[in-house]
Amino acid sequence: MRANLRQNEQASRKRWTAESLYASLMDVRSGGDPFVFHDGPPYANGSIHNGHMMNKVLKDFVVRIQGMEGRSCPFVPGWDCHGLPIEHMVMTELQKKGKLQKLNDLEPGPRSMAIRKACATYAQKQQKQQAEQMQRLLTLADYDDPYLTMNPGYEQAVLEVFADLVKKGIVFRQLKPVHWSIENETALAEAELEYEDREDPSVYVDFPLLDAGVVGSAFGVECDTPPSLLIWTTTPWTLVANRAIAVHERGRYALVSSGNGLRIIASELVSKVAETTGLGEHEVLGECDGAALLGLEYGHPFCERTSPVVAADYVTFEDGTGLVHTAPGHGTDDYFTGIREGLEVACPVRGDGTYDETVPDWLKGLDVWAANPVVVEHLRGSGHLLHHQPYLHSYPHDWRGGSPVIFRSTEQWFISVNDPVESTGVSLRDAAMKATAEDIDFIPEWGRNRMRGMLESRPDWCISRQRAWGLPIPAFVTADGTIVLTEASTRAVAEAFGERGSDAWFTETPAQLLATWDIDADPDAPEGIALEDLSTTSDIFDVWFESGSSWNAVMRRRGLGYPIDLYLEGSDQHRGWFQLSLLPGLGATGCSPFKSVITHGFVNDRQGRKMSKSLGNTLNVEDLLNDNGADVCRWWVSSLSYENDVRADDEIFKLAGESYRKVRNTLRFLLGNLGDFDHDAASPLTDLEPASLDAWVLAETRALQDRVRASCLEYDFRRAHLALFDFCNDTLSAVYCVAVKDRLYCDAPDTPRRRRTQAVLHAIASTLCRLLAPFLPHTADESWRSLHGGAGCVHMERHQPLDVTADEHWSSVMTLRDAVLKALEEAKARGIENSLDAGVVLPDPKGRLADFQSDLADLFEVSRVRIDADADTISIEDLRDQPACERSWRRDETVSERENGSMLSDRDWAAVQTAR
RNA sequence: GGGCUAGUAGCUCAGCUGGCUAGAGCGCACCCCUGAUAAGGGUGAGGUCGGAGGUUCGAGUCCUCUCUGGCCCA
Repeated sequence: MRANLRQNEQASRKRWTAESLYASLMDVRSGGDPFVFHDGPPYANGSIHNGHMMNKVLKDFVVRIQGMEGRSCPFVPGWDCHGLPIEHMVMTELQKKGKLQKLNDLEPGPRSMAIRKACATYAQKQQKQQAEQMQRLLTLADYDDPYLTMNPGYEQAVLEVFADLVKKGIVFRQLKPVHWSIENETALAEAELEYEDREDPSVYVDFPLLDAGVVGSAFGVECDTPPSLLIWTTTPWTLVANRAIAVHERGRYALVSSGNGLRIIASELVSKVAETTGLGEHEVLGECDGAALLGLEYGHPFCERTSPVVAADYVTFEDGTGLVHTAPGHGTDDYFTGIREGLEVACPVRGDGTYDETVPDWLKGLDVWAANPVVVEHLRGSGHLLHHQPYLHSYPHDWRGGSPVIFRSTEQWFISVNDPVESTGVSLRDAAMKATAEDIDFIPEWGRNRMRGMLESRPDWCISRQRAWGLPIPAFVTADGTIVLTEASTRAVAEAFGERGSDAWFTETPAQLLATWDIDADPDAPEGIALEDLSTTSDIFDVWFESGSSWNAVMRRRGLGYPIDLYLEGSDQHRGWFQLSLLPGLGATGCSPFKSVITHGFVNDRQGRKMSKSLGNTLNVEDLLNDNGADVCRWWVSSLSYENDVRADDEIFKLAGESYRKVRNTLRFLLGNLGDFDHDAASPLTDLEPASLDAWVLAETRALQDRVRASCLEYDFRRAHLALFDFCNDTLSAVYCVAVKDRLYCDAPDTPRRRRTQAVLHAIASTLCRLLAPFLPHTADESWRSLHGGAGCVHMERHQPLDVTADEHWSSVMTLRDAVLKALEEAKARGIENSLDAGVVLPDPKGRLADFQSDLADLFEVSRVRIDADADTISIEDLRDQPACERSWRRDETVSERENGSMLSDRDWAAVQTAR
């Protein structure tokens, strides 16, 4: 049976669109108890992949389940539109088309605008494509009015959150090293780097310690002169910014004596260093742990200052000397060490790559690359250079110009996680630790621990980026370099952006941008500044700050509710969207933006390995949809233990398809036997005999209903899936449908027994459609419409609890059925291969079977059942010598030759006559 | 290297606080049906619970180590 989902699903989609299903549903549920659900924005780039599919389908389950429960659950789909990947993609395109030079010739303002325009167009196109793909998955959401982080209203709301944080006193500026292109005088992101081989001077440099006595006692030896710390570096130009030397606390260090002095080297590197540097005859005088060196003071070889020995766990003993030159202004590791140790983040290098005024005279104004040999010669002259040789290594270069980049610290914007938030006196970190401990539910529970681990150790949040494609940080600068950014000025810019979009930052004057700012009334404004003196600065926000403000930009702005009941994303978002929504939410509103988070794992290949192009194990969502149909893909998602990583390949989707077809086929049986049934004219199912098969199956349906609804509300979709499948596969297909076939096909059409069973089939089918609707929106709706004369829509329905009582002894009857089937199987050895050739004799010591008698032959699919109070085992009678009804194939006692010459049972003879 | 997480029949998964011969569905094998038919039904065979130690009267279930994946960092 082919469902032909590919075409039929599109027909369903068209119908739903024509009926404005989303809007109609929201309308009809508007009075319901709200379930506040919020979509995390995928990045608007590229086709959706399996992870998106799983995520979007899981979310759709929630939306539809809540709707079916009568709750109001608006769902606004969103997209993350700003950021480097898009800008990078656009720039690469421009480069390919040869338009880059023309772009670079523009002034900064028009240049940014040109890039932004191209990025916006690109993002829009990507968003449209992804939205179409998501709709092919039959997801129900407000696709007519999605949220895009690049929309003016959204941008305004992000700045409002930022203004709140400024107000709370946790936004600050600080130096931080970034990859810096001297050629283009701009910061570069990792994606904008190209690694190429480069030759640099490799130098071994002595940093003389100050106090011989302290050093000696660390090594347990007598020292006359203070030894030196020997470091190795390939960037001599950074030595002027040295503020510490790092050692590994648990590493062993040796005090080495040689012809040209006394120095400290990591024990296991002594011989290697001696060989490389030509140290010659040397002797290890003593050893100690790195921990013993901590806090020792040394003097800089050519600057007037002393610095400490500090610990760092990134110190290795593979290269160098085991003692690491640390310049917090010129390296990320160095920076964090510096922050931790309270060192100065010194950066004496200007944007053009030359030294500023803070360096010794002989370096001032020198280009850092030109400085390398000068520094080497200076060290040689002062006797601090142990060794010098060229060194070839892989080094980052500007992807556009191809010139080598440097690490250079620049002023960046941060959100503090340690400083107390003004209104509460509690730091963001402490507030987040409290919220994750007490206020937020995690599914699965280990997410709590994982997120708390990250919060505990995270540094301040650097929110500034030096790019064009993003939301500008609304900071202004005066002629003398004073930065102007207050709560009120931020709100003024927010208002401008809300009206004119953030492009205004590049096209308008500060006076226009700040039109609604009353400087005089702003107590935070710096003294004596005037709007005319201001110019804009050029940093943009980290895109995470934008998406991390969506609770405000979407949910509060649209009046959809806050805090939000549920966030549902991949487990990578513990560090991403969850955490970076929590921090601004806590800072701005004092409470967590979400009450619970559900995470799902990643989609890996059959072997559990990450999907990658190079391994050739990727799956394309469009192909999956074309080959299997959306309902099958959704059925697969519903079958997953999504809290862990899941595995997928074509074969697994084929299996999901087979399971789906079983369900579909069962529905088809139900519908196919209702062709001559008029539901509206039928009498209601009120007084079913509890011992009847019909009562049994309805009670099973009722149990299914309870189980599926409960599982769905616990987000245990897999359990619901299994219950639904088992019900279709076992309860209906293997038991009930087989048992009632005879009456459906052979009873006269209008007999009460047949009509009652049809009424039951109808009740089952409509219940099943509603239960399946969240998972199989197309199949369920198609069936629903078939049940209702081609009209209506299951997705507008709500669950209707079934009311039925079944005999309490049904479970033992079913156990008896298993035993009978076993006995029938054994009877095959005696030649009774077809169960209709058999009669069954049942022992009934407790006298309970009489009530069930009328349905037992159907239930076992045999010709006769006799209850024998005296029997002690089930026995199978061979009826092959008894006449068989040629209409129903049964060999019951009533079969005889009728007046028209046919062999028929009484029931069938009566039915044949009615038909005339 | 660190944090979190997973590894039970060919496949997808159950197995709660340790306790009868480790379960289910699919698939597979064999059989039945041919009025759900590119359908339906029945029976059955499959596992040293990733590996190695240990605790215990007893471990898939607890502890230690280890291997192979995954996510996030460094």
